[in-house]
Amino acid sequence: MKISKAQSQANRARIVETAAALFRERGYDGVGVADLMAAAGLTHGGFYKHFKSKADLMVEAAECGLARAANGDAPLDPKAFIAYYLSRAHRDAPADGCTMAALCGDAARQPEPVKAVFAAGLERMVGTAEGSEQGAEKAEDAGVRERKLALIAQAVGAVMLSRACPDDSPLADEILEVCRKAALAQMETGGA
Amino acid sequence: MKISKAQSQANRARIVETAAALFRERGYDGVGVADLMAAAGLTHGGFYKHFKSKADLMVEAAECGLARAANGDAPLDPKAFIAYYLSRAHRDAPADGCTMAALCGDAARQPEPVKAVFAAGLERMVGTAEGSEQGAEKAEDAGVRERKLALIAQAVGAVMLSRACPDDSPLADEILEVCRKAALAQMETGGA
DNA sequence: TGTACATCAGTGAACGCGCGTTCACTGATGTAC
DNA sequence: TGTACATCAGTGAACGCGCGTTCACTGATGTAC
Repeated sequence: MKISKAQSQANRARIVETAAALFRERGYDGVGVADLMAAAGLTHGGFYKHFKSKADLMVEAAECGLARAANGDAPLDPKAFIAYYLSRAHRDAPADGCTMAALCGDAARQPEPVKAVFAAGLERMVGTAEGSEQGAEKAEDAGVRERKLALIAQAVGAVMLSRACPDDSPLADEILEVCRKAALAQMETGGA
Repeated sequence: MKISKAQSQANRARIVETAAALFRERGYDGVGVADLMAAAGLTHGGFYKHFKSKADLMVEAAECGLARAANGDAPLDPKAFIAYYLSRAHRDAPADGCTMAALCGDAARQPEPVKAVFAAGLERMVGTAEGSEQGAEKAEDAGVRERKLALIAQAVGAVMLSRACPDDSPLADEILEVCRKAALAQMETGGA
């Protein structure tokens, strides 16, 4: 049963999005092609009409996952972002959360194309004001960039450590709280 | 060919240590029982004379890996520890490095016993001066504990993000440098 | 606007492979006498 | 101290299973006339 071109494109997009969410939840090795296609409402055989291999899909899913910001979509202000990112809600729902925090451990052992996507995604997260290229603000921008990188490392580390603790562990919550406090305090003094 | 009791115990210990290093390098799913036993100089069949299952070994290997500090063994001073932890040498040799940074992404998807070992390992890393229980220093200790937790989150996050970048990525080195600088600067003001 | 046909997204059985695990067997160890 | 024997760590073939991938087939789509 052939499907309309539009339907096929929609299916492909759904496969990539479903994969991105499942990978965030269970890791690259934790999701099989059959699992994934079933979750997208299809059968496994059709997978190879859209992708050369699972490895290829992983690259596309990483792009898809890192394209959307770690929050839903809405560009929150920095403080609200921190409050969300270092929340229990975010920690407990990796499928809907930040791809960097969910998969950077796995990414380290993936082939170069996947790692390249992660590096590009991280660069986008830093979002160093590309608009202001006047040179006058360069020195200042460098400081902002450094602060943002350090903040991201801390936030990603905190979420990952918190997720590595048992479900009811007080330490898991403590890490988030401490880092949320530190990040907000640092933003007071350091500026956005 | 039966082996002496001492030899058998030595073999068991070697399996656990080899597993800890291989898991750090390739992740839990990246190391098979046969791989592991071969790396330890044995054949795969004997594995089950020592362990009930691979999952059981994972718990023991995590204990083994998190027992030794992230550095070799020597208790370096805090600054030297940061300099090592956030170095390219550490990033590029996960097998010899910190188990927390190498496997906390995997640990998040493992059964509770593994996660419990990671939480205990993290608690040990914080190493909040358990000796001083006089109550007078309690308030001060709380501040130290918070600073240490935040520092660990940042260091673990930095190493993981750096490892997720392609091999020659300037960003990978930048993350380490920025976080090393930030950590040392914070230690100046915050105290140990 | 209708008809005939090539296309190709999706299906589901089948493939080879590597995994975790089991098992009958071996033979030096360590014990009982 | 010697001899006889049970133990059990280690071996390597074999197991079932799930994985990524392939393939012959289907039938609505979209095109050519």
